[in-house]
Parts: sequence; structure tokens; C-alpha cells
Amino acid sequence: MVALRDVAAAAGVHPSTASRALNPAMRYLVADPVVARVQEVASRLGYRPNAVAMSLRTGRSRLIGALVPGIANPVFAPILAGAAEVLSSAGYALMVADPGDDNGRAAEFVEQLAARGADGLLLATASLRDDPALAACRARNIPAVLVNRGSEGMSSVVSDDRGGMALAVAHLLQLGHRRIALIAGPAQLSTGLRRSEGFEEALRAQGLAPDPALQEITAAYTREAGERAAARLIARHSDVTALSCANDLLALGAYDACRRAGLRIPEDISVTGHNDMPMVDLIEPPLTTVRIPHGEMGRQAAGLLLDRIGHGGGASDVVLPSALVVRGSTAAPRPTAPGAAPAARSARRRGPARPGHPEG
Amino acid sequence: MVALRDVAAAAGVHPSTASRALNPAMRYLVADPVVARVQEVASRLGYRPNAVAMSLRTGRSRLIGALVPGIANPVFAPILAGAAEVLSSAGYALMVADPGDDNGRAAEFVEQLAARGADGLLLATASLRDDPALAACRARNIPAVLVNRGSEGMSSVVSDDRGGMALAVAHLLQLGHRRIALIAGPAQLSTGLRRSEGFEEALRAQGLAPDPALQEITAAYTREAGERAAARLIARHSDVTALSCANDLLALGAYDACRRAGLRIPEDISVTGHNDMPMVDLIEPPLTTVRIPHGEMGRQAAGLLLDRIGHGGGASDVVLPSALVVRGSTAAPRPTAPGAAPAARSARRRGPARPGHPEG
DNA sequence: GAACCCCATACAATCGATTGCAAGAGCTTC
DNA sequence: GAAGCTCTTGCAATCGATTGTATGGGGTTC
Repeated sequence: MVALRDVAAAAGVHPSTASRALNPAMRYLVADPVVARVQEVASRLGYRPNAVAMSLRTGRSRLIGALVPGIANPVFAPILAGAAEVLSSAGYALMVADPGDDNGRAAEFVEQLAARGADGLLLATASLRDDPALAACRARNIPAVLVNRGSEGMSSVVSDDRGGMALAVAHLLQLGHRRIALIAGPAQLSTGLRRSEGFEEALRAQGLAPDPALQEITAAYTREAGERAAARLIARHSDVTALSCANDLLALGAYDACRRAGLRIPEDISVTGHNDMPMVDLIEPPLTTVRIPHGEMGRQAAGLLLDRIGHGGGASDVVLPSALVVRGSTAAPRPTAPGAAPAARSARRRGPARPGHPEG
Repeated sequence: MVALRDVAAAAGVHPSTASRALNPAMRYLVADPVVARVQEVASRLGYRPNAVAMSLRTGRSRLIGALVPGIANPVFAPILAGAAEVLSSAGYALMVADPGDDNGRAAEFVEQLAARGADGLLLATASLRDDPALAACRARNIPAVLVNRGSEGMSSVVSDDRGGMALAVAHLLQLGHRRIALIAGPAQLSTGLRRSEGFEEALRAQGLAPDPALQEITAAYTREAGERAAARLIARHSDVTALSCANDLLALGAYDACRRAGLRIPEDISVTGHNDMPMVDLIEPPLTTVRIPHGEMGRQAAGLLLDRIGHGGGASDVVLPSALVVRGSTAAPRPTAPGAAPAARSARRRGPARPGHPEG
């Protein structure tokens, strides 16, 4: 391995001179012919600066850590990809740690990333309150940005959870639905909480009072939890004509429950999701859902983090707009009168496709 | 930030003694009461060893780099997740770089990871021959393991591409199909090449000669490429009763082409995929495909890499078995006689569900 | 021609931990 | 009681790059 001292020796200068010659910001201190000679020697020898030594000396590593609950998660993976794109083009490397849902492990990972000299952290795992990972960041004074999660006093990039949910509910209301049930996400996650708020706001905006009996709060964003919640709602409230789900996986679970209960979507019951994750445009019926700009969230979060590392500014929050994507899982409710004609089945709406992913 | 020297000072010993007291492998050199005192002081002060300094001195970083073409890719994300799991429980951190399809960028990333002192590399991007990233690994003498890609003289973990493809074709043959077309993957990827070989092998095993006219080689594993290839095959060869695709995304493209051509799946034409990526059990009709143990591939690759770092053994190849998952996109071909009765439509097979992912 | 200044370069300390070697203390053994 | 041994601890070099300070040479100015 060729080190700076080798380059310096080969160029007949002191290592400090070689260092300055190779560093654009310090180059003005070195005479031009010497700069040229050093550069030539460096490239001839294939010199690559040792990033570890550089980190040790300067205290900066050009390394960003990311904490995600599930690398393969269809929501967080594109966020990570967006962030990686921005970071690598700024010369930063990305270290990924996946603590799953374990808050303790998350804090442990923060310590480890700190020990490795990470310049900043992207946190996609923060709970709403008392997040140990967040506390660890504050304690070690590491710049951090939250993604897809909000929390007080820390920069964050989120989508408009409240507004997105309201969009979905407004769509259902406009179709004529009045008894709309909510399958909510975990209340300790900001997405769960805010989407519930958006649900209630949209109802109130139409002068309707939210009925607590029509809300099921799930413990996790999983298909199974969605199925259980939907099954309970369907069993207890036969007058419900629409299920508004805080997340696509919950909606898929709702599909399962409806199928099992013999309810057709959207003829008998409408279903909406949230996130527009890959492939939901291809399921039967294609899911009406709220599209979130995942890649953009990752990019903005990375940008925000680099800003904070560079200029050290205060906390700022970015809220990205979400958009309703109407596909085939929503339709007008059937007339309530018994024996009424069933809704027309023809010409099911397929809706816009999602942008695709290449695969291996 | 509390350093080793602070711990040593507080414990009244020399830093070297503190170092030995805190290192299990060197602890035998230090008297027990001193060990206890140093440990107590270290934990009281919240001492965390500086991994950067440690790397610089020892030359080992406990850091593994991973190169993937698309972090959000439904194939590579679970591989990454599996690898991350094994690595982090072995005390290693994971650095991810995403060069996309750019071979030059991949080599550049290898250099960068080397400069950061990565102890080993996981390569999911290697082309079949003359991969610059691979060459860079060899040049810098960094242990590397290929995942989901094979290449001569380098350890690799792949699924049984040949056998998996043969499984799918055998299934079609057994259903009675004889004119089976292949939508092949890129020939410079080992998956593309081996799956094509598996396709031909399965035909020959039945005494059938592969017809080159029934093979379309795509330039990339994308839905669009699949659609184009399928459209061409359908237009030119009306006697084809089944499309065997080298990858699920290609199969989704084939769905698009069939839909556009007015062909029903599986009544008019059968389609098979490869990979069993998330959600393909939910599309209409549910896709018959070959399941690959992605997570296991990542875990095994990580394990293999750690072995090579530890004991420095030679190259070894792991081939994991794939399994056919029969769902609703395959059925017996219609009798060729014109005017024959269409295949029964009832009781469409839904097939086994995929294991789910939690979502955010 | 002496004083001064500036430019270019070298010197040496530093970041934090590890580790080969030296040295002191305490013990045994003859 | 001296030599030798073991056990424990300290010393100092080292990994590779950066950077504040010192120093030398060359030019300018009066």
C-alpha cells in the first residue's frame, strides 16, 4: 500500500508538502512546479489517501450512518436509495444498520456509528417520544435528521401524513360513503398518529363526527394486523362501506379479510391504502392509495443532513406533499335499500402504474 | 469525548495497561484488581473505544462493504438484509454503495471502500467476465464474495439458476405445453446465462430441441423489456402456449403484453417467472414462479466472507436450492383443434402466499 | 549593503489505540 | 544472599495524514 510518505519521498519533498499539494484547499501554499511533480508521482504510484488516518486526524469521516427498521422494507428501501444517491455524489459513504423494532439495539447502533466517526445520522426508526437512539444522538452531539418520522426539536423530512390521509377520506366521502372505518397504524409512530388525525379532520371538514367504534388501532404495519382489524370491523359493523387504511400492507390485510368474509372490493366495500408501495397497482383490484415521494424524502433528508454538518444550522422540518392515486379498490357505495341493484361491475378502473424497479 | 488516556489517568495506570485490561485477549497480562478498576472506571466514564484509531493501528476495521445495483431492488434488498443481520451480530458494520449498472463507478466504489479500510466486500454487481470491481478487489487483495452472480475463481453464493429454470419448464411440459418460448435475461449476467441453459436442458431432457426463434434475449431485467419481448413472440408465433421468463419483472411485462394482445392468462397462454419477489402472489392471476432464498443467500455470503477474512481460505461456491411455486398463471394448454371447448375458468388457484414484510 | 518581507518548504506535534520491549518488584532456589 | 524467574506495569514507537510554527532563500527598498 502506497502512503503519502512514499509519494513525498519519490517526489523529493516532505510529506507535509505533498499533503498540501494534493489538497486543493491548501494547494496555494505550494509552488506550481512542485504541485505538478507531486501530482504526477501520486498518480503514477496509484496513491490513494488513507481515509482512516484522515478521519483520525481531522475528526471528519465523510461517513453517514443510517438506521432503518428493515432494509428490505418497501417503504424504507427507496428512502435509503435516495439518500445514498445524494450522499455518494457528495463524496460521503453510507453505513446502514438495521435494528428492526428494537429501540435498545437502535441506541447501541448509534453508539457504534459514533465510535466509527460518523459525521451524521439518518434516523428512520425514531418513535414519537423518548427514543433512545435520538437521545444518544443528542448526547454525542451528532447531527441527525429524521426520515418518515417526526419528533420535537430535531430536523425531519416527512410526507404530509395528515393531508394524504385526508385526501383518501375526501375521495371516499365524495363517492358517497358515510360510514367509513379507519384501520390506524401504531400510535407511537408519528405516521400512525398523524394519519389518524388526518382521517378525523377530513370527516369533520364534512361535518361528520368520527365514531371511535369505527377505528381499529393496529400494533404494527403488517398484513396480518390489517386482516385482524378489518375482520373485527366487518363483523361488528355491517353498515361500514369503506375501510381507510393507514398503510398499504394494512390494506392488503383488509383485502384478505374481505375475501374471507365474501365481500367484493369495491362493489361491496371500498378500501384505501397509504404509501403506494411497489406492485399495488397490479393486485386485484388495483389499490387506491396515497403516493408518497420516498426517493425524494431520502434525497432531501440527505441534503438537509449535509447542510447541518456543513453550516450547523438549527432544526428544520420538511413536509413533502402526497398525492391520491385512484385505482380500482374504491367505488360508490351500493344504495342502502335492501334488494337494490348491485353496482355495475364493468370497466374496472386499472389506474396509473407505479414507476418500476429493475431486478436482478 | 472520553479517550483511553482519560480512563487510564482516572484509574491511575498507563494507557497501555488500560488497553490490555479492556481487551479480553490481552487481559491475562494484567492483575485482576487492576482489570476490575479499569473496567469500573471505563464504564463509569462511558468510555467507547475510538474505532477509527483502532482501525488505523491494527489495520482491521470490522467493516464490510457491499456493492449492489439498486438498494431498493426487490431482489437485492433482502440479500442485503440477510447479510446485515449476520454481519452485525458478528460485530461488523456494513457500508453500502450503489453504483447502479455502471461498472466504472463500481470499481471507483471498491477503491473508496478500500481506502476506508473495509475488511471485505460483498459484490452483487459482478458481470460474468472482466468485471472492473472484481479486478479492483484482486488488485487491492481484499477478500470478496459474489452474491447472486457467479464468476471464475472467486467465492460466490448463488441460487440454482439452472435447476430453478428447469423446474419451471418441467412444470409447463407436464401440463402439456410443447411450444414454450423463453424470455431470457441479459447474457452478460450469470443469472441470465444460467437460466437460459436451464431452459434448454429441461427441453432436451424431454427430447425436445430448443427453437432459437422462440427465445428473446432482453437487455435488462425490466417490466418494459419483458413486455417488448413478449409482444414480439406473441406476434410472430401464434402457436406458443407458454412464456417462461427469466425473472418476475419480465413476467410482469409479459402480463402487460398478453393483456394488450387480448390473451387471457392462463387460459390462452401460461406465464412463469423467477425470483418470487414480494407481491407477485397478489397480482391477477397470481404468478407461478421460482422461489429463491434471498435472505439466506445474504446470510451465507456474509458468513463465507467472514470465514475468508478469519482463516483466509480459498474460493468456494455455494449453490442454494430454488423451489417452484405454482400459482395461477399456468394451466394446461387449450386443445389445438379449432373450436375446441375453452379451458374451465372456475376455481382459479391462488397458490401459497409469500412471507410478508413489515412496512412503515 | 543592511534591513525587511514574503514565499516556499521543512519540522514536529497530533489524532487514539495497540504492542514489542524494557524494567521493576517479588518470589523461589541453591 | 545472590542469581534467576515470573508477573505486572510502564515506555515509546507506530499506523498515515494534517497543520501550526519555524526556517531558509530570494527579492525589494531605502
